Amino acid sequence: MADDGALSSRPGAAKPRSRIQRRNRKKILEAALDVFSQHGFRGATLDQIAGRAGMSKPNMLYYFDSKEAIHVELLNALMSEWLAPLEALQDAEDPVAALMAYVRCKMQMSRDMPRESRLFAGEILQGAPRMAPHLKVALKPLFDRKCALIRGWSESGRLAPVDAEHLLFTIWAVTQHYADFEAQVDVLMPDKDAAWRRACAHVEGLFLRLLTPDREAGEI
Amino acid sequence: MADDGALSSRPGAAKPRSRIQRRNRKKILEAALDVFSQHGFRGATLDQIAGRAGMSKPNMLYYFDSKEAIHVELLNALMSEWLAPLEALQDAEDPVAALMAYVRCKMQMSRDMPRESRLFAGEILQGAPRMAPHLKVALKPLFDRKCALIRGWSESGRLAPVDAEHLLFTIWAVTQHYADFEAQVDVLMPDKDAAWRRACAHVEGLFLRLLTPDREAGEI
DNA sequence: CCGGTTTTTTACCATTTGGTAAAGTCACGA
DNA sequence: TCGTGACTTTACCAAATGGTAAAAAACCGG
Repeated sequence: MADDGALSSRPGAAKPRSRIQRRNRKKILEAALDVFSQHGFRGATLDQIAGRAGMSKPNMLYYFDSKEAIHVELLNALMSEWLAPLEALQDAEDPVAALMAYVRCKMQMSRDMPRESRLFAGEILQGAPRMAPHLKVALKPLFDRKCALIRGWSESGRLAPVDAEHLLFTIWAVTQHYADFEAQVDVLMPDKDAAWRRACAHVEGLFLRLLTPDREAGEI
Repeated sequence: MADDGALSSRPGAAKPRSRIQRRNRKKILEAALDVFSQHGFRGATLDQIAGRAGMSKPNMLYYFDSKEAIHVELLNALMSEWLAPLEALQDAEDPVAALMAYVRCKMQMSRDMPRESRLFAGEILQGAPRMAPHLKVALKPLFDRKCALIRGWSESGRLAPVDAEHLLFTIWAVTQHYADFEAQVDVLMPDKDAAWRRACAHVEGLFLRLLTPDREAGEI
């Protein structure tokens, strides 16, 4: 029902076909990511997006039914990409190393995909009006599964005792902060490169300290 | 120049006078906080705000010159309140306790003033277009002062060695996450009360572990 | 090179939205 | 009680914005 953007003729056709379709849809989504992530849904205008995509507004609406359709498509496409690292978290010899890899990955994403992070943050900030269902069906089960995994690690003693759910919240909060609050970080630490290096070191130390189980006296 | 909202007649008059002025301005700001925090600056409409404030749009514009004036007033009023706990951070016998008190205060604010947190977050998310100057002149000096204080604590050994700047970022990120991403937290942990209790415990443990200096072998 | 299909442009439109003008209405001190 | 200034309402408006209709242009297999 809400799968293909425009040209909603036959319900069987899943993905756009022609080369030019794919190219233009991609250009539009790229431009929309820029604009939506900076101004939010209502703050963005179709003219802005179309302009940045290098085409006219009606032409853009030939590829997507509406402003909302573009937004939804962006959000959905983003979700899988965004959750992939969490999906990849699985049982391992060294849970601390596994979680640290996840943290590092999230830090890298915060640096490489700040627009995606901000788009997501903006949507959640406003109460996730266009994403609450998606969160419930896509994120929640994954979240529960990974929390169970982490809980198991903690109980087996290979991971420090930690609240699994809130550990994930903390990882998200700390890592995405550098994308979402970039404007603030830039004001407070004007030397971006140095700030970033120190951020990585700090986050590394923070979670290492939090996750590494205490050695009982006499161990080693 | 940009001090009194409307009625900008004499430049000497600092604050509104009549009782009805104060009452109506407060009603407007309260309504605007609701609407701006939920929809962002551009997403909010004057009619929405006026409606929630129980008055007509033109009447509201009798008290504030423009939509932006309301937003700016809100943000400025918010800033001092928001930074007060950081301002209060000062040298103490036990730096860990001082910082833990700050963390607890921020957690409480996240619960009691989520709209303020989201208003602020939305502004920063969009690149702080209406607040960058304010950040530079009000937040930056305070931030630098408190970082120096924390650095001193670390160097004296009464606080674990920690990157002062990024410690503050981490505190902000973790605590405000519960206000700014409330919609997400609610989906993932539907039992709000239990989630909040565990959040407090988790944050407490997290920062206690991060801030408490290691005891050298043989100490105590 | 032709005919149909896809893509793009031009010209619009209805609604929303921030904001104003000016005519009331109210409150309160003389 | 009456006048004056503070407050409110009614009636607007120009610009912006999401979206549409239909003609024109570009594309492409045969």
